[in-house]
Amino acid sequence: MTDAAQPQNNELPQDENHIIAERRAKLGKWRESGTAYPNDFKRENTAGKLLEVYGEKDGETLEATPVEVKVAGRVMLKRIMGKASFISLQDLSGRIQVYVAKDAVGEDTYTDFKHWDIGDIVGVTGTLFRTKTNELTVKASEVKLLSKCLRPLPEKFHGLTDIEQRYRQRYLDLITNEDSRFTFLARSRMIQSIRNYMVHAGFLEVETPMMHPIPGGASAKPFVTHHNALDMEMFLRIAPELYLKRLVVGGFEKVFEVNRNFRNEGVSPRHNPEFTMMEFYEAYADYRTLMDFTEGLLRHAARDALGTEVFEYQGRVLDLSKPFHRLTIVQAVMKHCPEYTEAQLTDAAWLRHKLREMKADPRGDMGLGALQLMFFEETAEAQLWEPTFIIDYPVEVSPLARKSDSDPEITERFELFIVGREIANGFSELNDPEDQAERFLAQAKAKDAGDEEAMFYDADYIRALEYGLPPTGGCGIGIDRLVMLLTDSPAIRDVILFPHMRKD
RNA sequence: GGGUCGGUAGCUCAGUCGGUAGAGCAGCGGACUUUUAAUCCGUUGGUCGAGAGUUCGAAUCUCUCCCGACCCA
Repeated sequence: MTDAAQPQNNELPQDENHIIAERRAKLGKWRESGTAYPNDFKRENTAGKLLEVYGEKDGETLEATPVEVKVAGRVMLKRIMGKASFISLQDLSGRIQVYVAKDAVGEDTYTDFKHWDIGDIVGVTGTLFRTKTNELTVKASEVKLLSKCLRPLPEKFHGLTDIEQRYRQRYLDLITNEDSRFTFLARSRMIQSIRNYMVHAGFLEVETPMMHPIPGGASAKPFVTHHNALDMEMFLRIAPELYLKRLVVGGFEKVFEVNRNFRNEGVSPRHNPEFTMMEFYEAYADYRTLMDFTEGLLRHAARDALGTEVFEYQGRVLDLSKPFHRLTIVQAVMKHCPEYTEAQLTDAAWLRHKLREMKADPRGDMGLGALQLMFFEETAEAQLWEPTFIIDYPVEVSPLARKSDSDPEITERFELFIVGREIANGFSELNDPEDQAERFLAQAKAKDAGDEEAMFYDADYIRALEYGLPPTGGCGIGIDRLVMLLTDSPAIRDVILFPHMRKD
């Protein structure tokens, strides 16, 4: 590591306290007595599986035909008594109680065991039985300390509630809070479900560059980095779109990619600088077929992650099983804000005036479509609780989408809103290279005029289109926001394992 | 960037009018062979986010800064 930009982080831990000192002393004794941190205990059972298989067996049955088990996990609770004790062991699958009696494990081991701490990782060999209160429990014949926990765990009853610490030390959150474990397990199941659905539908999973010489595929500020050997500026990708469409040009007719995008923006309950998108492209599809496909995909993901398509989000029912609504921008405003008339909503001057009243600050060069969209965002968007496709976006805000054959001012594009949030964005792709070149030029002009989020002119992408992109539909789905819905999480940080934080 | 709220023991939280810093859990010592947020007795532990100011005296009042949450842009 000779890089000058290497962060200096050689500080010794400064937060030792008497509890840690005590545990460190125990570790010292452990080292003296033999092999600390052994790796010869072979677990054969998990808590969840034992409870599943033997949860219904009564005490006599377990006694008549003893079940030998080997479990391992973290000590979460301990109830030490004179000559016999109980601990609760936690592994990924759940918790199981262990009964440790001096007579069974031997006096020396029992004396050591009494000084083990909550948080220690322990291996237990024994047989199953039922206690007086009928709890399935492992009666230990051997207990072995596998890994010492030097730092005290959060309080056993309340767990870790400090939201900042839960984000900064996610491992502690995961040890302590079952809700958090559920959220990330559900996230994993959901992504797996989406992959299965896509592969089953004949899509090919691909990986396109994360570092782009020209950032493209979305309107956003990129992170900039530098490639030393090539001595060139590079941008972390804001979207994979232009690369995926190059693959469709190349004959990969159905492709998808699940990966991170990076946008150089602030953090908020709904924004993290890096976030996960699933984008897919299908040759000979259009935005209408993609809407049908997306509906099916979301239902499938919900069923796999939660077991149901009907669930609650923040106290309100969300039903993905019903057909999703499809409305134009103007229709959506009129449906959710009936105080506005169609005459007003098709009057650019009226919209401009009203938006200024709302302190929305429309730019001078905005056309009717862009004004309508901005007005929609100010009024109706947040009210789209039920899944709703908003369709037919204006050309001026859709530089990569195909124009409608019936109205050259609009594109064949949709965005999907659920609980008032944008979840997906898709369109019939613009495959006319000359039209695309003009749109890029318009974007480049906007960039010159100061719009930092406007797109760059990507000459290689135009060249690719000149070889012929078949008529194609494409769509991007915000994975984090979808996980928020399925796990009833109010903030995107709750569904990202290690969200971005300032240095503390 | 602006506004509101918060940061006290390892964790969860109290802290009155400005007057020596508190509890529960965890830890340590003791009792206890069917407990389960075990119980009982005793006990250790604090840069009150950081710094400055006001004051005889600041966790408490004022200012600046740091970190976080929410709302707004």
